[in-house]
Amino acid sequence: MSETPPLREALIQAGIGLLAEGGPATLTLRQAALRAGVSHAAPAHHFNGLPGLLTAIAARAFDTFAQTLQTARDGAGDDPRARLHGICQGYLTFAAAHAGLFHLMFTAPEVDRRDPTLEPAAELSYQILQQACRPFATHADDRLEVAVWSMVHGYAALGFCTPTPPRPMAKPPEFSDLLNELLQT
Amino acid sequence: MSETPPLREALIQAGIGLLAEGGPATLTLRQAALRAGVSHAAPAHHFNGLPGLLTAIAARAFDTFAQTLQTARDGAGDDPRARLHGICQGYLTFAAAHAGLFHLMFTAPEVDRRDPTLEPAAELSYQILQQACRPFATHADDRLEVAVWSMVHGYAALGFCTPTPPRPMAKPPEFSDLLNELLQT
DNA sequence: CGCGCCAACTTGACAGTGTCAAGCTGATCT
DNA sequence: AGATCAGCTTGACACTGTCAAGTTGGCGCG
Repeated sequence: MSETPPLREALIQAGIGLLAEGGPATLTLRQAALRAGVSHAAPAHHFNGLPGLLTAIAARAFDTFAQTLQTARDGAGDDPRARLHGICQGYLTFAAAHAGLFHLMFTAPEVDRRDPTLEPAAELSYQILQQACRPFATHADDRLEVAVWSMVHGYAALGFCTPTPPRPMAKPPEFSDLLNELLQT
Repeated sequence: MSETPPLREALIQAGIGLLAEGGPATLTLRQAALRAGVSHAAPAHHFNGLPGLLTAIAARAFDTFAQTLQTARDGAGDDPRARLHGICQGYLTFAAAHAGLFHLMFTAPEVDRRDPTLEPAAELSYQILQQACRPFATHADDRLEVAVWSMVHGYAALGFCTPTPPRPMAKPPEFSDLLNELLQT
């Protein structure tokens, strides 16, 4: 099929580096181009403007996200409950370790989240969680998956999994306790 | 005490209007100043740059957010379960109706979320949810509040409460079912 | 009363940003 | 050998936030 141009890959990597080192404010087209050693207008030939670069980075982030969930699940043994806990822990670890990418994937307004390149990895991530939830479902619909997904995402988004938790909360409860509350026993 | 200058208020209202009408990209210092009828550098005398304006808008948003939760709770009757459901529904309604403000309050990276002006209303919002959760707590710690908070916030952040839900999900489950799952009837 | 003061605001400038139009260049194909 | 064209550069433009200096109007004080 199509071979990805090297500059496109270099720009994505430069963007990821900028995001990790300097935060979202330093992730600009011109900075990425500078870091990749090309002129300031070169990125326009590989991405549809800044939103295009951000979307491409988000797609890449979803790839490693799905991979993280998968290895977290496989490293948790065979017990269904342990596997689900492992996946959630992977979710939270990823969110804490790659806050910039996490924000890009789910909440950055510049990212076009219905871009078809996002879909495969995002869909895979969802299916991993979905399958791990299936043994615990007590209803025919998908309410349990959505409950777990919402809870783990909210826990991450609200910052409970970062070293600096929000609000005047001395020590936030472990997510595993929250999950057990939902799985009832 | 201190009387808030009229221009400061006008700039906040202009910013809220810009955010609602044109999204986060159109919310700039210069546009807010233009809408308020002052020169482009006037906002600097009332806010600490653009982050200062965004933080002030977030503080205002937390005010109306706390008020929304309160009225949603009081309009749900006396049953503790109905009150908690009402609060969560208020949470989701606010997130869907004021997506821009919601994003500013919780996830916009430019907002200084440890600003002391944020604290009162944010703290009040949390206490409203905390008190409503108390009748259902089965443990001494605050795990249930955090579980509910995480779940409702994640449900909102993932977009399940908007008319256009994420992912290829035909019809997302109602949040009330998710909450009942957590409260185990 | 006059005078200074000072907060609020304006004007002007600067660096940085995304984006577009035009031009260059080197490899590929006929 | 010559045309083609994707990939990149150069240059320009409008827009952004931010700073420095100047203006103004009202207030208190000698």
